[in-house]
Amino acid sequence: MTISQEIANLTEDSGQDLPEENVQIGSIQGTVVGLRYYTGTVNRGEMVSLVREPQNPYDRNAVMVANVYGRQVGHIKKELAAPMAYIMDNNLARVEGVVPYGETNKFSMPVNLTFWSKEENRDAVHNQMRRHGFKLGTEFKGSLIWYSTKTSLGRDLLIFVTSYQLKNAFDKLFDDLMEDKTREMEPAEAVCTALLPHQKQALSWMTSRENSNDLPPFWEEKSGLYFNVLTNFAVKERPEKVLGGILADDMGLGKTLTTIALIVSNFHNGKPLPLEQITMCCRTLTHTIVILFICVDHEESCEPVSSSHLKRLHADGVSADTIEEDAPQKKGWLLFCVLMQCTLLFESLGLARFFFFFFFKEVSYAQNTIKTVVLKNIIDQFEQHIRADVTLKVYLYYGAERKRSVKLLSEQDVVLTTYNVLSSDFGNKANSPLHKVNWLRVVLDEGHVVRNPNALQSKAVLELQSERRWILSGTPIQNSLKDLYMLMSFLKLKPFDVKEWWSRIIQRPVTMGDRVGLKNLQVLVKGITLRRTKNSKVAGRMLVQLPERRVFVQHVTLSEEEREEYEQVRKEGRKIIGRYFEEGTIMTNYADVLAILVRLRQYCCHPGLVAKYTGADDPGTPNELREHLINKITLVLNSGSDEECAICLDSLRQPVITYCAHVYCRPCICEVIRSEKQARCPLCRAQIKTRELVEYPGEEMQAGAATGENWRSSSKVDALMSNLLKLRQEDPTVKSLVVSQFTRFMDLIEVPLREYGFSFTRLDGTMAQKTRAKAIQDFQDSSPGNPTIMLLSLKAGGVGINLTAASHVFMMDPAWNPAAEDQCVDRCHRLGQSRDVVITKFIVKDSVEENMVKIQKKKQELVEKAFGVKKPMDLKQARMEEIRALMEI
DNA sequence: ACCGCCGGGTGCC
DNA sequence: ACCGCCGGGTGCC
Repeated sequence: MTISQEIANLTEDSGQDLPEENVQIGSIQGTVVGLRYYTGTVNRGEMVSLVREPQNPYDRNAVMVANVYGRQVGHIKKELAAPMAYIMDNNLARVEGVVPYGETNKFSMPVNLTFWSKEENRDAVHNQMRRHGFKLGTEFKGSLIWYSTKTSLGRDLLIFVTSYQLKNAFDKLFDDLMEDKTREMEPAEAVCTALLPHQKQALSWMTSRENSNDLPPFWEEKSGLYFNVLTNFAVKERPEKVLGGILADDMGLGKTLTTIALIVSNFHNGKPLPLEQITMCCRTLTHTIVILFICVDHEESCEPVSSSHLKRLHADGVSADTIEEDAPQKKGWLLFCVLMQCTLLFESLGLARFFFFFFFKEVSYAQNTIKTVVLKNIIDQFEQHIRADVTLKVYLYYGAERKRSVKLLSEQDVVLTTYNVLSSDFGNKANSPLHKVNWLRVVLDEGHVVRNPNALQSKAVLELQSERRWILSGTPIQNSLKDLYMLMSFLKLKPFDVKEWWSRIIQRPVTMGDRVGLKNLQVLVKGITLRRTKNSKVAGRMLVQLPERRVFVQHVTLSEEEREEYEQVRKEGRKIIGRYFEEGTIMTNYADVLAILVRLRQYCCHPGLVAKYTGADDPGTPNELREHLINKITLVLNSGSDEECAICLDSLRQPVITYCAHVYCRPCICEVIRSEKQARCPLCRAQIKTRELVEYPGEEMQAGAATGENWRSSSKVDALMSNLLKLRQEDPTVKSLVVSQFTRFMDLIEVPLREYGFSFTRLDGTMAQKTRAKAIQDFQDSSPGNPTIMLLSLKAGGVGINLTAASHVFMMDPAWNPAAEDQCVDRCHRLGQSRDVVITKFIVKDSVEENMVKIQKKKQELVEKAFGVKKPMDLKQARMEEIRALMEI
């Protein structure tokens, strides 16, 4: 059982609803009567659906016949309807109809009826029919081959092709169908980020899909009728436009950026969204133009956490009995975060035996916090990519205090919310403002998470009124072809938005290995999807082609003197922490623990980094204790250490300190407080209040690491210098980034750099915007005399910083968060980098640093375990993977 | 429906 | 004439 299957089993209906598990148990020709009373028409070879009509006043056995568009065609003749009604009502079989000929008849027409059911129902069905004088035969191969009357008698269509054949067939098709998706489009001026070529292509494609007046995919106009080339259906009415589609680019290709560009670039009539300039231009809105952006967990963690994950964690020694089943997702996350935090603390102290020593009785807080973090990320993206002098009205429809005003929502340019909020509003019938607005555009971020059509959130999504609809997803098919059905349903791509037709035309043929079915699926997906992977090629060139990235770990041995000092600090630290354990106050003394850790890490880098240790003074009054701890944690943060927020597990943003001396991102902890009646600290369960949160004052320049005459080197600095000197000797043009979390360490490194005549520059969080830009510019300039080394603080600057001039990165000290290190490397290993990038990580042997590396790995494993990133594949799964690979989705 | 069925008109050849 | 036959009216469930 894979995790995704477990989830699927939890949520999906079974048995009767899976037609692919049914077999054809017989068929018979019947008659559709009463044609002249209804408007529904059919074509030769077209499928019809049979619907029981128990309320019919003339015959409670009535079986109504409808065409693909749901228009009634007629009824099944009453004699036949009688046994059929019994079979249908008792779920003995599904009956499907195809009209083989006589499509122009005025009064009645034949219909080939095919009965599908489980083998065990075969006799019951046959007997029931026989009792009414009907004999089921096998003369029709059934609706599987509805699509061509010419071949409907042939048997050769039931060919089960091998996956190899499938792939070949697909590749061929793919070439034929490759439409031009390479046209580029410039975004509106309000977008300040330069789009990459493939993003401009996506923008162009999305824009054309929104503005096009063309018929929806697969429709053609033929002599006054609208003809669906995919299905052979024809209708008189022009089919409804499908404005939108699926943007299924791989992770990291910038789906969000492209969508933001689309939002501002394609408003009405292909014109950009009129944005408020600083100079105030009047915004005239002709109709509701709000865009709903629905987002869920971050891309990497798209698998919801199910109760099975909790069980896994349980196996690691954690009691999960307090976790209610109804919200396993949220609680799983939370549990996960807390565990992570504990792991880090204990393991880094070599106290692994205390691993999960304690656990919180109550983990029901902060249920929604993680969502906030994701939403916050998206808002950040808007801020990052939209020019600062234009105002986009973005409303975060989230949290208990969200304003449920249709008017307010209608006035926004963008409304962000989560699937949870949407469905909880939708559940409270008649009071869902999101469902009362006519949106211009609805975008489902990570749209594949909405995949079970029976789930409330799916229904809520489907009920949204919108002109244009988009699905963003790196993996639109998560688990089964059915996932796609939900997406078609959302896009209102007729007739696939109705389960029966989706099943009969696509789902069943494909699962049975029918190649025409597969072809149709391909055409269908291709027509509405833009999908590129990192390996996709544009005009023969890789979409994103990056040079190699190699990581080396260089172990550093401390000198005897350094080792002595280190051991002494470690012993002291263990003593103090050991006492906290005995007292059971480890979490209340969190700040102290952190401070000890930071000191150890600093010793690994350079003894001169370490601030004078004040010792674990006996606390006086509780207030004094708090003050003491707050000072301590401020010290930790001031050192530049990359601490994590225990709620979002990411690097701290706008850090605040609680009275109980725990540090969180302000938005994260505020959300916790908001969502709880009696807010408690996630780490120690002390009561917390918003007004008691203490702002972290921000990085201050620390007085004097000894950079003057007292300067001495350290083993790590020596290791760095020998690397740099060797590099310079080999190739003087090579540029390097020297990265540390401790800004004062950077001060210290400056000394030998100067001494050896290196030209260097520096970038850290304390620098003014202007100075930073200058530093980057100088460094990027390759002309002689410009710096070849940049001292970079791990968290300096936004994601956008471009340091491609560097091809070597020296990570001076490990971070808690591997992602932070990766992001840092990304600043030079990105588009524009021409050389291979070599990353050297210095790790001090037998030290807290080695433990941190272990933790990084463990954390990765835990993440994988919890989110099922690496899951074993069984056969069904493998089949799914195959299809997914074939479809390139 | 160029059918079937119903029910009124009609009634030797 | 309590039938047969004719031909008009009519027609899903």
